[in-house]
Amino acid sequence: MGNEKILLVDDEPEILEFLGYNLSKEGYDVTTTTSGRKAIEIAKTIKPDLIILDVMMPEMDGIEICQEIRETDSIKNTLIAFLSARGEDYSQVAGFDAGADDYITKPIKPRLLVSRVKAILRRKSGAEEINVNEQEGSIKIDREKYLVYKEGEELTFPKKEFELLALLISKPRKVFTRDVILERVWGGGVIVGDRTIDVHIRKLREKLGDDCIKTIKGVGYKFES
Amino acid sequence: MGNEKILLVDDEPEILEFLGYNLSKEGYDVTTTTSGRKAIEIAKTIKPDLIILDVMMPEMDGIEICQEIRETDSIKNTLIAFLSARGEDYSQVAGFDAGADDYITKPIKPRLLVSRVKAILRRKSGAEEINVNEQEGSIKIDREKYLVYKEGEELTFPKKEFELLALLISKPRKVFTRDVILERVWGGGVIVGDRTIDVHIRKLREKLGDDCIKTIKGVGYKFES
DNA sequence: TTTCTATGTTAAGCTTGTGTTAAGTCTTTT
DNA sequence: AAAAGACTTAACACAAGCTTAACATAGAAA
Repeated sequence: MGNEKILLVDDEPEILEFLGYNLSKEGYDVTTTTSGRKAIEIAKTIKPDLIILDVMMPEMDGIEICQEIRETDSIKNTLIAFLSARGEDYSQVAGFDAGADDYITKPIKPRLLVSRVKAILRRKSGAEEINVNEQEGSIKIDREKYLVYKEGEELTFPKKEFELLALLISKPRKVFTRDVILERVWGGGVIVGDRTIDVHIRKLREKLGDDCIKTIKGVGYKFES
Repeated sequence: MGNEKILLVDDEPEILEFLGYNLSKEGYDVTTTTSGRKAIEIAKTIKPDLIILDVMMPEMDGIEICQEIRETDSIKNTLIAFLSARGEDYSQVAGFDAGADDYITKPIKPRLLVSRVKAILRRKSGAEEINVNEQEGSIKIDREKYLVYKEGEELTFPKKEFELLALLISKPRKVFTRDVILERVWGGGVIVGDRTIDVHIRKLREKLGDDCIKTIKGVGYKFES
């Protein structure tokens, strides 16, 4: 998987360039557009991780775009941050009501912008993905150190086992289907045999105890503490 | 379950009172303290959903508190928002680096504050809220966890039974014909015998009580709470 | 009432998904 | 190059869950 993708939407090209420059420098994949209407089409195509919208734009403003994105299935969960001139408190409220995830005020300082973007993206991965150490029960993981803790004891897991456990533990009790597991742990186009997942599940159970991963036949697996 | 809990930390009692008043009015459970050091102890005790920290405080400032929270297992995933006077951009950067989830600038306008807090909390619960339990009566289902709740008790159902129940419960009191059930639960081209649906209905009745699914002879079945 | 039909009930059989083990391939380390 | 570790595959076992068959019952129609 490539870098995280950011779509910038603002009617002023200089601002696009300024923001774009600073974000690409940080390794993000940046796409820009000056047209609010096009923004939605582009978003549907490139599926960005984050969309940064200027609130004030001619034709279609950020709030309208935001609302439309929130109503478009394929991209409704994309993170959205607004840009606005300082003091436009009215639009800030409206923005959050429209479903914004964050709010950035102009004038923009590069370091601040980058910190903020990182924070926003970190939230996303926190919510729905594998992130740093996750709580729950006596089994914990620390993604940074790549360690699994079982009742305080530190264990080192091979990559696939770790990623699989991390995925399951990222949302305890949620059922993950084999499809999803394959996609998230093995990655998109990989083709592996039927038993591959089972075998890894088995190894996890061997190490963590049989009760911590439950099978829902015909559906998938879930982690339980 | 109770309301969402917010812990406010600021050295100025007037601000605590002002924020506390506005947030309790919205139905949040608010706890306040003027001591940064105490804040962490309190957080460990009450496990708030969100902690709002003033950046500038004597003794122990918001950033230090934030760092310590992020290093304390039992509360490390708590949402944290910072309060700061406008223009303290340095601390804003430092705040995000320390692991803040949001940043609120003074002076604070009540409506804005509330919008913002809602947005922060929505993020957290966002993912869980989406398809959590579908409503109705003492029997609920949670598709994500693949669980059925009967008077609070958690039950695990086999796939077909679950899907059948989910279908019926998706529109309580609506009658679903056998044709529709076959198509929605078994899928298009599948051919199964006459008694298959009955048997599954029977199993549901066995587990949930006879009264919850009603037969309309010659028509179909419906769920009633 | 009798008859007919749709559904209820039960248990047995079959199917398919998953568990399990071990061996094989690929990778990394030394 | 050898050794160790990680991942995948193959083969078989097993059982939960699904379906079926056979018979029972109830309600509607004749």
